[in-house]
Amino acid sequence: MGGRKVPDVVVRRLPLYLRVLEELDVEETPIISSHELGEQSGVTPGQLRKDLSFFGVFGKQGVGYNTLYLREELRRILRLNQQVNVGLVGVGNLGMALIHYHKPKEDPNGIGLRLVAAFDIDPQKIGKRISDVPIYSVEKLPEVIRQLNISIIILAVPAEVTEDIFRRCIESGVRAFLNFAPGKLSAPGHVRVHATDVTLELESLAYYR
Amino acid sequence: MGGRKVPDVVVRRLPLYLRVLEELDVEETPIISSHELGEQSGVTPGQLRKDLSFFGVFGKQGVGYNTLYLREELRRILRLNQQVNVGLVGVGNLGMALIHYHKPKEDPNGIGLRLVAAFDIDPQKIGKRISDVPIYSVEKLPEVIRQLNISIIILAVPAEVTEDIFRRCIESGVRAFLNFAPGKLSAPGHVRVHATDVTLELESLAYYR
DNA sequence: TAGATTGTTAATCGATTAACAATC
DNA sequence: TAGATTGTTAATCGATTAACAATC
Repeated sequence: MGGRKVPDVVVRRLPLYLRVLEELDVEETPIISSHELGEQSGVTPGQLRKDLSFFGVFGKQGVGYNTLYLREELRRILRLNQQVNVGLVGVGNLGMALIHYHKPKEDPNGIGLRLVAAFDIDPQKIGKRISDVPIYSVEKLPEVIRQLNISIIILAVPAEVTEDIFRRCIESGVRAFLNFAPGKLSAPGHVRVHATDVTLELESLAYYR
Repeated sequence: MGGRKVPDVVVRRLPLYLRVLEELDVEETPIISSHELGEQSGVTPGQLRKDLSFFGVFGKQGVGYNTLYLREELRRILRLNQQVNVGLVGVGNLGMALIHYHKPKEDPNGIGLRLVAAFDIDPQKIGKRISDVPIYSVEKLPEVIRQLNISIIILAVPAEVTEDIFRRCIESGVRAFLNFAPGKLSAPGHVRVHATDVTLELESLAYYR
């Protein structure tokens, strides 16, 4: 377990399972079957079990999965059982939306994703705080990334400057990015980029409309 | 051609090819090979040719693809060779970002995606225009969808109301959606939903960081 | 014990890649 | 014609689904 490489499609489904488990009332549903958890996550029971099997054994035959236990195990697998510091570059409309969208985690232990810093070039914005998130100068990227131990960067800057900022973040040791600018970022092998490209989404939708 | 059903992965790559072709200078590159177009799109030459073969024959053996012709054919296949009217529900920060992001298409013929209407419940916003896009009351959704012939709706509203607005749009005949709210929308078979779920993206990134 | 449900293996399905005949 | 590159078929790869022995 943990040894073989896990397919990316599998990793991407784990947060889905975790979300369903987190929405569940543990008092009400202390145990859940692959049938029910699969149903609520939109996958087949078999696929759910197969996915989990990449990481170990979490259920009891004839019984099901302990809701609380599986939840914690998924957090551990996703490395969300610790504080994961996220930085946001670009405090335009999109950046603002992301800051407001981010609920500083209702979790009591302060565990999981945490937006700890935003970056912009606008002197009007630098030094301010929005929803408790401090805004730094983009110049301070390397410094702040290290000081605050930021491991994920969200890129919400204009397309023209994305590549440059991307490069600078990599140099500061960041290996995980969520990019909202159109176009592919060329990344070294150990760097992971998840992207959201609105134009591509809309254009493929046009086919189906 | 056109008969068999085309895999979704293929449809989703077409806008990528189209983008590369649109960025190309036709004077400079009147003809392009599958090798070069594939390279620039991030796919193998074989995959590019396979993808295109679902829709017909577009190249010349021993030569390559006519840049201008393939561009137009891809637009036709994606149904972007006509004005495609898009509506946006929710003019918060995200909605604003999307409005500003949308360049009303530098295309001379006014062809392709066009954001023609936004909707909100805030009386302060209703009746105004942002970047030329008029803001209507959400109450007017059915009416405006029909009048402006809107075929794609972007959902940028809070999670709690997304399902409801989604339903109302479907009732008004919309069959293609881009959803930014977290959570799965349950849609009838003929309705297509592409989704961007920031939390899921970040949580799966945590695994790779 | 009988019933239920997991974990896992084998079968199926679908997508990608390799290879090459067709042909410009 | 010789060289190049397409369109397409066959081989491979990977992911999903079906099925069932293990076992709670």
